[in-house]
Amino acid sequence: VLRDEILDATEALLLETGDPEEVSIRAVAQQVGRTSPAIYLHFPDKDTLILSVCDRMFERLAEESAAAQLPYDDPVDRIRACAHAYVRFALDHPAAYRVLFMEPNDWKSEMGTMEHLRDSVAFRSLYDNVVAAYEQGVFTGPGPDLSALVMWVSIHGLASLLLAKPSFEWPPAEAMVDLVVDTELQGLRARG
Amino acid sequence: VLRDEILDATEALLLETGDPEEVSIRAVAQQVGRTSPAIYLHFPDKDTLILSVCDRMFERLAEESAAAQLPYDDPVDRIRACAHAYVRFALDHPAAYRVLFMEPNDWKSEMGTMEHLRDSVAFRSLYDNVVAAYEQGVFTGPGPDLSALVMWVSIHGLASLLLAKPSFEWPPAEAMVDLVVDTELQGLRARG
DNA sequence: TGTACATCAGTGAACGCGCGTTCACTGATGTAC
DNA sequence: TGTACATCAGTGAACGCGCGTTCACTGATGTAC
Repeated sequence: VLRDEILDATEALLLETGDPEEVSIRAVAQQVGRTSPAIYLHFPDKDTLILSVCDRMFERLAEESAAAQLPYDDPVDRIRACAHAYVRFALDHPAAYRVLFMEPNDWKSEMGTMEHLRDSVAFRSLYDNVVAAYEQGVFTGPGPDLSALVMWVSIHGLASLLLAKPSFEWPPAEAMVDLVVDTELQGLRARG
Repeated sequence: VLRDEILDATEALLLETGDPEEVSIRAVAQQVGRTSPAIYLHFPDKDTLILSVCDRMFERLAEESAAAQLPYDDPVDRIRACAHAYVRFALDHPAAYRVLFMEPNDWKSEMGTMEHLRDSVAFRSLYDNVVAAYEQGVFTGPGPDLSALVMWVSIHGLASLLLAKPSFEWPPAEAMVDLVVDTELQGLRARG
């Protein structure tokens, strides 16, 4: 029960600071109203604590992404919904996104190969839709693997730049998502 | 003269660690064979030192990008060359790239609006080529501003994911650049 | 019901560490007369 | 040529700080007889 409070507190602090280095065990302890050694009753060290928080966040991203595309049937619509959910997640949980995708960590380390990436829940939903689009003959291009990868790359590019350059006068985020996704879709769509 | 040595040393350490927080004044001093207070004879504080290094790196990126497109005339070729140079820079100077584009800093703070972004040398070369492509009628789409922005977003997405997930079994970087750029170009190219 | 003991979450003080920065200083070099 | 002084890059020691982590401990709770 305290374990969950610690996770919540760490997540909150991570959201505030945006950097695991700036989240101290002492601060976490204070947030849950205990002393710092009490944390070690529940987590062996700081790294494990941060990693556990990241795991939770990763699952939440997957859930939100899945929920977003639920209303749609058309794979292209679902891809679009996916992209919006993804960027919204990044903007809502900037620190989380940074830790998960902008720092050189290999936790979520099962992410070594394309097969592993496909198995990661957050990517899977995008991937499945790209496959579906290919099966319906909507896409022509380098195949589902590479196409999904390229889409992810683009959407990540947007999400990460929005976070890294917050003082740039961006067009509305949703418009940017549409722009990026549309360009990407246009590039993959079958001609004629 | 020592000033430059300090900048070089800081840049080297930044390249090793990839994180300004992990580059200590003491380490810089050791690298140039002085004691740590000696650094303060040349820079008022650590932030200024790091910022100065970033400025130098930014200029170098601009130079490399300009040099890369020199051999080409066709704007599309130049865009491609630009993209390759950009990603190569990121891979060659991962720490530099991270500091410049993956951390929420607003140094290079003149980057508030689209006009300012256009003035930043590194982006300008990409932008000019996109404008040229529009003028030649090669592109149809949301206009030079947004198109250049979207291209940058995509290429940055690739560069930053390559850095953030180095243990993923990526296709060769150059192939990925071509893939991303081609998809993007395809999405912008005029039909018919 | 009462006593003895085990369990266990949590405490408080301390550890060693590396950090950015400050401060009084040294010692070589250059200049004025 | 010799002396007095200013300049100034660099030193060495110390400052206060926050960190992750360890350690011996306390005190409440539960169990066995």
